Amino acid sequence: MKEITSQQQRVLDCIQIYLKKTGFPPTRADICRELGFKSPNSAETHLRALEKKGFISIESGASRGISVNNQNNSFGGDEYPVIGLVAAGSPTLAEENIERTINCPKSFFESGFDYFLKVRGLSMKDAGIMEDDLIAVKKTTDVKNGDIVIARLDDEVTVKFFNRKSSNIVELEPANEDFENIVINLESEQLHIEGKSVGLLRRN
Amino acid sequence: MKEITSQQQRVLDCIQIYLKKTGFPPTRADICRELGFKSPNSAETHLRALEKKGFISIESGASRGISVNNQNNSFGGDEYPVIGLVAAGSPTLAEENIERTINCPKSFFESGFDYFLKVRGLSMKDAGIMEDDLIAVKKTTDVKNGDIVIARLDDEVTVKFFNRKSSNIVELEPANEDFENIVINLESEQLHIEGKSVGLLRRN
DNA sequence: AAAAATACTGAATGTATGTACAGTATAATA
DNA sequence: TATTATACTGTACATACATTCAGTATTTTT
Repeated sequence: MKEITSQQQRVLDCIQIYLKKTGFPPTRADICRELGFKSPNSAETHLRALEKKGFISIESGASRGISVNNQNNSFGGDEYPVIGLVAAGSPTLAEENIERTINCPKSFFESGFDYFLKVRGLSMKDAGIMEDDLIAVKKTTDVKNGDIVIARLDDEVTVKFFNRKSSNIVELEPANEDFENIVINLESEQLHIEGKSVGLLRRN
Repeated sequence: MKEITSQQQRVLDCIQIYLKKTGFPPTRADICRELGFKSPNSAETHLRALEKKGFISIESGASRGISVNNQNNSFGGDEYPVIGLVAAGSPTLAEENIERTINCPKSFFESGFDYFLKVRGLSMKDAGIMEDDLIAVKKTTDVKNGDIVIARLDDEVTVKFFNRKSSNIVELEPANEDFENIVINLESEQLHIEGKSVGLLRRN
């Protein structure tokens, strides 16, 4: 890929901004309007130069037939951290807890989400959540009974069903008969809701 | 957002696949070519319906002026079909079996995969596979004992553990004590392995 | 010093494309 | 039962657009 000139960079930026704004590429006239050129041929020659240098491809004859040659498609998709073992006392999203990141579209899980949590143990197995599964977590404290929540109790992070019994009593319920409910009295114990599960990802 | 019809869904999918492939939206004629319509007005009316229902926006007068209204501009990934109910006797990937598509990166599941299969029933619940989960399926006949396979028996598609007992006997084992093993004698019965599970996606 | 690339204006042209109009037919809705 | 939405074919046409040709001027490369 050869060197790009500053004017060609302007044209390339213009194309990408236009694409993001409208969802389709600009015409020669559009580029002229955006960049103040007075002849469509100004855009044309820049496009041909960009094509020659490999930055874009042009479908001959097709209107708006410009596509940007972005091999590293960091557009749209985002990098989401995978949280593994959470060190006691450290904030969940602290860097040392991030095992790696996964690139996936923003709204891959319907309500949007913030990170993946790697599941340890089988306390939620009857809800189809197995060891090493990745739970898509949306950071929120707005949880309803029956939601699968990511909760923090004494620096211990746990995944359970949420069940508010009364204004002061919350039960965290596993989905595995070998485990017992955790009953929390909010007056005497700290319960911090990190978020709730909005999806699950498993890779064999 | 109102209900979408199956034909309108086909058109919407066509637009997104075209976008992914070329980088710009299709013309009416392109859509006709892809879907077998013979009049550009067929595409036009579908586009207007999709616009009315809010799935797309159309820039009046602009060629290829279609933009898809899903908030996530998930460029870079691929569109993977979601296979729901498989009609008896029809090939799994036949168009009428495609419920919709999901955009996700190619290498989202490590060994690559070909489509998502929507799970019916709870026969694999102890393996953490619940109803309506989406199994990432890689088309292959190269399966080992213990693999979770997608198998076809008498036009019925099923997901089970694979276990070859001998050269002629294969057992398909559920992960749910309420279900029983399926024993197949390859000499007298047809067993077609569609592929194997390489991952799982669940959306709450 | 000549050639090639860059950076434009301006006009012209063929065609790619959106879009309206005229039909036909079936299913869903009021 | 009338009406609207869906699902098409087919023709036609104005215009949106790509693209070529003709210039001018500056900078970079050979």
